[in-house]
Amino acid sequence: MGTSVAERAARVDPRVTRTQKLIRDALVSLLGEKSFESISVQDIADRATVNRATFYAHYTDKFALLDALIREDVAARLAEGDPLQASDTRSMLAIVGTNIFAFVASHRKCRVDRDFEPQFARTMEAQLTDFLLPSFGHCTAMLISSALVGSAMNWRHEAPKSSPEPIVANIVGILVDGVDKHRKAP
Amino acid sequence: MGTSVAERAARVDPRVTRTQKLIRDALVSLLGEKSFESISVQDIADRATVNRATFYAHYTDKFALLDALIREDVAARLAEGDPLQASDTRSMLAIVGTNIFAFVASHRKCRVDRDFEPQFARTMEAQLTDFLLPSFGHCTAMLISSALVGSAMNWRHEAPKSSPEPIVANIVGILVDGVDKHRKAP
DNA sequence: GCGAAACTGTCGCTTATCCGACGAAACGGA
DNA sequence: TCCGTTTCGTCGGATAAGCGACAGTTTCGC
Repeated sequence: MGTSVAERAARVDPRVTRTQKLIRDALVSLLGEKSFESISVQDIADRATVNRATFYAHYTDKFALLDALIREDVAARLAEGDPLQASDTRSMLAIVGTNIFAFVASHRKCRVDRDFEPQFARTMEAQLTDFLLPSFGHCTAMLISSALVGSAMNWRHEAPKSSPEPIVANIVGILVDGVDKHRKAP
Repeated sequence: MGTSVAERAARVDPRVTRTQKLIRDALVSLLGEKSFESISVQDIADRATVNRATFYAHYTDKFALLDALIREDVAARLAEGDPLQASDTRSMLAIVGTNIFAFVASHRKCRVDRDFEPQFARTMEAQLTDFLLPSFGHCTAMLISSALVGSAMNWRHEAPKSSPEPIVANIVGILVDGVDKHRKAP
């Protein structure tokens, strides 16, 4: 029996898979050397051994590429430790928070950059919100995402060498118990 | 001004370069896991993320691929240390011999194999002979190649963990001084 | 300011790769 | 031996990638 129409449509040309991987790896490689701002599409195409026109066949510009890159990487990282299977909310958020901080830490080498950092944070936050939607309402998921990503980005700038555990534990505590329990004594 | 006919002919399509590298890397990778004999063209194509038909567009069969692979690798290795610039024959052959033994050592992980070993030795010897042709007559170059490759392959099987230096020095001594000086006392 | 150089998107045409299929050959177990 | 399976080498048609060129924009040294 031959392949069905659905199967034929679902399967992607291996050339496409390979080219996209080459382009993504190229950007990752370049981000280890230069700031995102200073990287041109030509740079990426050269590093990927791919024609510049081919780049545009896959991504509208370098920002779209960065977006896809971060989105996939953070999604993969979020799945680690099976946080959605955690017994209670506190341990689930602890795992998620640890993953976010670990993800941020793994991009420490990326130059601070006018374009990079905002997109990095925004995309990470959006992905985290999506990830939390099965467990929380939309508003709650956004709040949690903002809190975690915000503190992670702050940690990246302020004290990236300090241990993330106490910060994560603190944030999770506030989120779970409510701000009232964490209010300063009068 | 546009590119000349010669330039146009000389420059190869980047896809060709990339595909050939993928295929070669795939074989190297597979040789670290299986014997050459047990590796099919399909295996190589899969590992290289390349279609099987594409493989045949570049190499007539897996033996031709292995041949090209060894030829290039050994040629690169032979150039190390600039042996052709050495002041005297003895030091030149010492460098060449060391390179050959190092090359053999770097392929220790390759499984012993009915097909692999003979081709490995033959191709290595042919390349070495070519390499020596500017410095020696054809017959002499072949003799040196046979001696070095033969002892290297023997070393590979007998005592691959022992140091190659004394063996190389010994072979070179015999080649340079002549067998007479190395004849056993009556 | 000004001109050179680099970058950006986009286009039509060429070419290498992908795919499915084919018969032939090699191999191995019943 | 015979038959099922795998591999081989090759083919024609479909498609993604390469190429050079183009006008428009930004960048940067003078």
